[in-house]
Amino acid sequence: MVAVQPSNLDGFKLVHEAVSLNLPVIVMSTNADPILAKCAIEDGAFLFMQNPPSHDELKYLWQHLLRETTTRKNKEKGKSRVENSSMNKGIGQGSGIKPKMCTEWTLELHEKFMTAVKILGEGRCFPKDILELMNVPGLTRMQVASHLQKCRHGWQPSEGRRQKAPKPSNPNQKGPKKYGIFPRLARGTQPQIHPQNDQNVEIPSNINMESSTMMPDLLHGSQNTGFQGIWVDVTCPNNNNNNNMNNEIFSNENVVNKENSFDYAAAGEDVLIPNNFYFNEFDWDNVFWNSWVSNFSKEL
DNA sequence: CTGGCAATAT
DNA sequence: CATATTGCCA
Repeated sequence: MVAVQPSNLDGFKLVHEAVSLNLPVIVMSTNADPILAKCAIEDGAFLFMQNPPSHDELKYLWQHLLRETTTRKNKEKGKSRVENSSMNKGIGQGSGIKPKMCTEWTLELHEKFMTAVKILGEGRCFPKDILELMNVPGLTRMQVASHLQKCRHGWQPSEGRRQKAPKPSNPNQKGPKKYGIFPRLARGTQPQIHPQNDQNVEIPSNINMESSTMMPDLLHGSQNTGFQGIWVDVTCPNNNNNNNMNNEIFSNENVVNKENSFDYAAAGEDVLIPNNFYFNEFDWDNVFWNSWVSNFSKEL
């Protein structure tokens, strides 16, 4: 139930929110303005009523809600799965049919997901952070977590990743977990440097600070990822075609392999080097850094 | 409050 | 079937 002030239409923001969450919304206002009522209904509200409602109105309201819920459920059942193009907006009209709140993990969406996961790195790709990096309006943490869980089933454990915990000999004891723990690092760990390639980590001094025209989407899309790192635009003079430079950016997990590496460290592409990443076996001599390098942070 | 996972629900 | 939710634990 949302009380809307005619003088201040902020209440409608809440209405939108609630409607998009597939909630039956009742809009109330002190004056029974028909125009306001029309707006409310058109916005997907279930009912508009004057505030305060009478005792009887309140008393029987549940009947309408029950009816509404049941009809909705029936409609959903009868309908073949509503396909959500990319996100479900939940804009039911009229009778209040809303598509089922079910995200379709399109290739596109999954790509975003994977990009975020790769950036965060194995072992520190928390649903909340993934969600922020993905920057998909309407997507929830739970959905990301669910998808993450699903994906992890398919992710082959690298060598030594999962320990096979033996079942507790005594069922009454807690014992170790049945399953291994997905590698995770504590939040806020300091940027780490590749132990073997310390000297290689320095950013070359011949950096052209001109601004790039190819700001990555991740930077475009979200201004408050809280992500700290360096964006660079990399070109490799010895490499005209767009294949990678035989160099990989790795996370600082001790498990370092191709699967965990970034594959878009290609010529001319923007690359994010988070502070907690390091280069491994990067051939700096053959890399020419141009465009810009910019530290950025939450405030940017 | 958040995350991981299995089990279960939708 | 693909996702979402729940329950339990950390």
